[in-house]
Amino acid sequence: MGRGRVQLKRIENKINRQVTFSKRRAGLLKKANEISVLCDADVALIVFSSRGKLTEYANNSSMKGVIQRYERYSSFGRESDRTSLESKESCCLESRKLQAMVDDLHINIRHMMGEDLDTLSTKQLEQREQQLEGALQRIRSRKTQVMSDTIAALQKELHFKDTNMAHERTLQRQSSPLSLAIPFSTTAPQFGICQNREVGSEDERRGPPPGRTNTILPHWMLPRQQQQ
Amino acid sequence: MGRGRVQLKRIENKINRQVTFSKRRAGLLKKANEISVLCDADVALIVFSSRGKLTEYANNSSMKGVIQRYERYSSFGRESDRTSLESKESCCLESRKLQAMVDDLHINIRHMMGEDLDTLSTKQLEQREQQLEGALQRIRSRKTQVMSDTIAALQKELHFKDTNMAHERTLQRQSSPLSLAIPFSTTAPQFGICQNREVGSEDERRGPPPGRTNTILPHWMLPRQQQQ
DNA sequence: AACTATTTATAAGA
DNA sequence: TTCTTATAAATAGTT
Repeated sequence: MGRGRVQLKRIENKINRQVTFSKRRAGLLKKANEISVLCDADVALIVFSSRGKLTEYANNSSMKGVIQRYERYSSFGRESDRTSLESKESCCLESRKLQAMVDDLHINIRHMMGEDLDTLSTKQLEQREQQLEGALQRIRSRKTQVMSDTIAALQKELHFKDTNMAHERTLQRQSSPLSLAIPFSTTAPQFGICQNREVGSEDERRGPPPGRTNTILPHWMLPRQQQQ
Repeated sequence: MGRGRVQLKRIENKINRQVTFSKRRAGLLKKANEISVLCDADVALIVFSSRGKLTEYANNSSMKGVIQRYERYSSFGRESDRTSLESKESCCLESRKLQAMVDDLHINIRHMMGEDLDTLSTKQLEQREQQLEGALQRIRSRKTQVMSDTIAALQKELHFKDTNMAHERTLQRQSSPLSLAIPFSTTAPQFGICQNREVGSEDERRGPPPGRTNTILPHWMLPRQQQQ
């Protein structure tokens, strides 16, 4: 990006190299910051110049935090013990990674719940605030949607029943002894438990609410304790 | 670089965010490599996607090496103990449990973020709403607290400095040749978060703190699923 | 995953 | 260094 193509090899001219380094370092930092903001990524960047000067970048989480997270995830020890990585061992590593993940998730959830806020900076608090505002907005919007659907479904069912009863009455009046009313099995959509289920047969769109996606956090999600 | 300018803020559309992340990550890695080759720099880059997937880059010296060098330079106390190795037998079972746990946490966080709401009932939505309202309240309260504290601390420091300077002036006026200014150690509470820091002594003070930081989203909104 | 219209980054020059 | 400018690269939006 500049006047002339650049070959991917060390710049021999020392001055040039230094200048290019400064410029590119600035660009690199900018881009690191951009990806972290735009894509919600956690980024840490360490640059030592050829003269040994250190520049670092880390978004929200401090450099220390990212490095620790990195160390837990990458399950170092690859160099130290290359003693027959059996299935058991890799499971162990897997476990550690997962445990790290679970820990991070716990922390995240607690922060999102507005708890354990002691360690957060003003900026981080602000970010959480905005995050929650967005979430709240989406949830309210969805709630309105679901309730509207429910209302529509109820009205439809009501109307159906009316028609049906009228029909029944007509049949009875016409001396037909066996009343073959259409059996109405559909229970009215239960407000609060199940969402809109269409009465008619045609468009059944969603399955029943999964019992697994529980309403509020399961007991084990909140506290530090693990269930065995 | 693309059709239309891009604002430095979290990309709300998750598909877009994911795509942009992939593209930019590639770009960032490329640039990290380029600067290390062209300018003979030592670079380490750690990127966690919002889903928690780790990508790393380190030139010749391994990541471990760069991190160690970094730690020597910045000298932050390292107490990372890699102890507590569990017994290997139960690890596989443990892994599966943990994976389930992680999955549940993912779902919960996504719900809490106001995403993937399709399967939730009105009641569940209502509960989430209340949950978020509470969280928001606590976070706002804490934010106010932190900001108040910061203000108080700053005022205190300012006052101290004033006193100190006044004292100095008095001493000087009194012809006392040695001015024993009180060394000031009180650091004001850090408002922002870790940003670029330069440790070396030479040139280059460039690298303005990126104006915005990222909106920390729970890192891993989706279980499974990786993009290449 | 490819394709472009554009925006950015930056190599050179001043 | 810093600014300017011509050009190479990166990439946002689209297909």
